[in-house]
Amino acid sequence: MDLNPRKLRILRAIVDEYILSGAPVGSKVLSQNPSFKLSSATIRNEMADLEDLGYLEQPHTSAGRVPSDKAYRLYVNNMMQRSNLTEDEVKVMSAYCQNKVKGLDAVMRETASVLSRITHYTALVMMPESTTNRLRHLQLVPLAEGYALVVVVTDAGVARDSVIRVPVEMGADELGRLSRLISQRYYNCRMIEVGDRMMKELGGELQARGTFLTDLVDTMETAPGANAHRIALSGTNNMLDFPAYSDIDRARQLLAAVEKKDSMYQMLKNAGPFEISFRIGSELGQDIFSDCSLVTATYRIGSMPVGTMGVIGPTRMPYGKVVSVLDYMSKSLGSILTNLLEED
Amino acid sequence: MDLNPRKLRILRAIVDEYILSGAPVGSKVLSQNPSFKLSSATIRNEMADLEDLGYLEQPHTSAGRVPSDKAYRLYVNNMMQRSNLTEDEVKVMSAYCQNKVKGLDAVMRETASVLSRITHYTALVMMPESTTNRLRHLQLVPLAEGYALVVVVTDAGVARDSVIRVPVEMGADELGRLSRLISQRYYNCRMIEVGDRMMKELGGELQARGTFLTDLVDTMETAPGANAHRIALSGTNNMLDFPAYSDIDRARQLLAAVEKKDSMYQMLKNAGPFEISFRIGSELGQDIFSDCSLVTATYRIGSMPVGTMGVIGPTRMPYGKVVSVLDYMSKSLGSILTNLLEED
DNA sequence: GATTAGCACTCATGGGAATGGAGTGCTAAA
DNA sequence: TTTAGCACTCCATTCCCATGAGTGCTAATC
Repeated sequence: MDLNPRKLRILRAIVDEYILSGAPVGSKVLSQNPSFKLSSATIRNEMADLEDLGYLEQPHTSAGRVPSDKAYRLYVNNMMQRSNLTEDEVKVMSAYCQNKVKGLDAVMRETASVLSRITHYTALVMMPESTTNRLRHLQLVPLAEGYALVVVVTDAGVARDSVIRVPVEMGADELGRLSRLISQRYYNCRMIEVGDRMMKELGGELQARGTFLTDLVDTMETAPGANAHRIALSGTNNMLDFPAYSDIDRARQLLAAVEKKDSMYQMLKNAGPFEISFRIGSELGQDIFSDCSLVTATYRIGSMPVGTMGVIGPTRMPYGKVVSVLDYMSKSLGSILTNLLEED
Repeated sequence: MDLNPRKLRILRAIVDEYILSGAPVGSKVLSQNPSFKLSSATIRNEMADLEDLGYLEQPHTSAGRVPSDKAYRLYVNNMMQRSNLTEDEVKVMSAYCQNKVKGLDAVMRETASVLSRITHYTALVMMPESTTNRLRHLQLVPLAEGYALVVVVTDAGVARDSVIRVPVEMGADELGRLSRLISQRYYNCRMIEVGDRMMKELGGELQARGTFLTDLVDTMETAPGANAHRIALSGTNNMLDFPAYSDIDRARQLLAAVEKKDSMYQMLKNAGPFEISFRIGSELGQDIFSDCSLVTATYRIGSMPVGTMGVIGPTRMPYGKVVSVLDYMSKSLGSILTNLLEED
């Protein structure tokens, strides 16, 4: 008893049907499908076999069958075909971010938003990161006396949002001078090296400035990391649409889990550098997500993979459609970022 | 038949009890309260009167009474007393944002987060805004060729995240020079005037730069506005805890409404410049919020009100507690911002 | 040997009917 | 003016039963 072609065809029909209807699939509806010239009894026998093999499950004795995670895995590996995008979808996706140039944050947020609106699921977009980040520009912006905003521009994006203390006697002019100095001297330097070099080469000059230099170096080193751990999240509410979560308690747990950005980041990260990757139900390794799948795509700056975006939905999501959307969006984001940051 | 003292006492007891239990309050539990030396029958009569006067409602004939919006309004105006904060609460609130200096965004997000964690409701914090914003510093940070990040620092905070196109021939040096020029010449200028003056005074010099100057001015003028329209939102999930929203459909609608930041911004804005303000149920003017109240507090930089923070919860929230928390947090945020940005 | 018709069986679902209980309004007595 | 008492209302819960979809198994058929 192995997976002969007929079993495969039946399994595929069950998955397709279940994704469409959401209700357990019985032998009768399949036998009515004209592409099968089999009676319901025959199909029942095959279904019983498929259940023994672990591809199908029965919610209860007198219900139809539901695909197992194993079945979905087989489906996405061997049976699924990408579906074509509708004109409307392409319109929405190609229109986004075209009108204005925006900051990195805004681009990420918009990407997530479009992704969730089109799929009707929850979208995650990881900030771009790169182990070979290089410095493009450093700017110290004076705030109140004794404080400055540190703006670090790397070839993978802008890392901001860090305020550090500066010696009171350093005015706007001095901060400007220092910004120019560092930007010029360390232009195109790898971010992981910049800190060490600055400590060595500028240590003397800035010795009198107390902890200022170390603070600055710390900020520069952690900034890209902090950036990396950030993800844009959109459409969490869509989780509530899954019939499986009509139970309010489960729904709340799920929402809470999704909003833990750290663990979501890990999930994206774990997907690996594949063009498209699937993690189905139990493969996600978290009980609360046992009815969910995560489909991810890698996006690139130039030809270098720098980040991952993904969609979380019910295991019975229309994978073909989701893959097409992710494929389109990851390329789209890639080209936006490449334009925004490309080496001159 | 008017609101004699006894009616007031009964009404207050009903509101307190209902806020505590969430279940309609019957005459019997009140008569068992030793502070009333009245039989349940007497209380029933008074309750019937209070219902005629519009202060109480009955879900159905044989249920207890529930306070109406009118009753809550009377309660917060005349009967409520602030409750003391627990040691734990004070510890959490005083610890937040103490350890590190952070950017404005981070401070706002943390404030919202603390607020929602302590109240267990949904917290909204408006970015600081001021009609008398003054320029502190402008910095153009070179990105890829032809693009620059505009960083505007005002006395009310940092407005960032805007990228503009710049003429390709303007290099990092030229951008730095221009930044210094503008920062010096327009230091402490009102933001609403800066644009006009720049157009007049720099128009000649930058005539050859195409739309660069207008783009820059646009960005500077809209930046504080865009900033103003931004709010930090936290704890939206807490909405799902309200028993009133155990219906998944309503819950979804509510979540969707809360995440429309524009309309949330308007709601905060409408609260006016009062120290503490309440908007109860129907007073919010949106059907979906008919079971919710919004309590807001104004926060200040120095002595000038610059923003509003608020908490959305069920109309039966413990107003006394919420007011105490908002009061504490608004002062706390005010002093953080004042320190961060105070005039030297 | 593979397929199918037929049948008994299981079990989730949904619609009453019965029950219990909380709370009310009203009346008459204190 | 207050209260005890009582009839009444209506929600919530439980139980029961009919329904129907779908199954597994067996025996007949191709």
